[in-house]
Amino acid sequence: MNIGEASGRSGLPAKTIRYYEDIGLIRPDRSDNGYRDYGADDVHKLRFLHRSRSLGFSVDECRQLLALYEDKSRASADVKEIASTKLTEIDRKIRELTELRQTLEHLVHACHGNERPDCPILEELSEG
Amino acid sequence: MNIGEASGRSGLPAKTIRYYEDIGLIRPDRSDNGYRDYGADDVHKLRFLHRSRSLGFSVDECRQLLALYEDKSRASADVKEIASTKLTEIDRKIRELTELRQTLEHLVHACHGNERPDCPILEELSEG
DNA sequence: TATGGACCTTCCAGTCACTGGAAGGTCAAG
DNA sequence: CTTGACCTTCCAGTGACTGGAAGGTCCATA
Repeated sequence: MNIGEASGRSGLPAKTIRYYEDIGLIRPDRSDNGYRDYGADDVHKLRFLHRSRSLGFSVDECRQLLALYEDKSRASADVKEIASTKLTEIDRKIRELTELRQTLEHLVHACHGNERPDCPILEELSEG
Repeated sequence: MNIGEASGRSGLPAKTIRYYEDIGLIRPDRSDNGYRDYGADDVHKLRFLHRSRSLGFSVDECRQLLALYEDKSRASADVKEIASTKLTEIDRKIRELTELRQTLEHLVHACHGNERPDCPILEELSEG
């Protein structure tokens, strides 16, 4: 199938699929006319990539996961380690965002939000 | 003062300070030898930028906040609106990350993490 | 006075993961 | 035979820096 259909079936934009080829994540066949020609297994990989990217894995982590996915003798522990590391990162991000949220909410509540120029948000930003 | 001291006092790397000048956020004087020359007010602005960036505002939002900060006749409502919008965005990010965390934690718990190749994480990634 | 090292300058390139757009080739329908 | 949808490659831009090369300046010490 052409890239348009592969895009439709995988949920990834055609541009992104070409980019994934550029960086060596997939290698589709070519038809006689030069068009990329995707098989069911390619679409499978693209869906795998789509899903793992949307779960917050970097492209490089996706590359590792894909390699493990294709390695029939992999140990599940290898996969679990990547996922666990990512989980820790996500936890840290959530913590950071939550702190940030509290600070910002405090500031927003402290500000009258009226026509007068005195603004605790700016004061805090300039001193904090 | 030279950029090194401005960096030390503001907490921003010298490289970043030069970059902020490139994109027009600050305009320090120049000494006779061509070195950038920062005054107390410059450092003040740099600290303002540092703080607002670390609170999750984009550089462009920082530009707006800085303009409001310097406009003595601003309305605090203008500032509050920017901050409130940012708060909403942060809430959305936290929600998304939390969902992602749940999915990933589920997967990590489902995986035995042993020497055998069967791995629920990969299965989910390939089908989900 | 020389020299070493810390500091400063500019400019170019790279990061990450795409995304947009131009210029042009291919294919199927009307 | 033309139209329009699709495909190709290549180049450039995004955001917010960061790294590094090549070279100028300043100050303390030998």
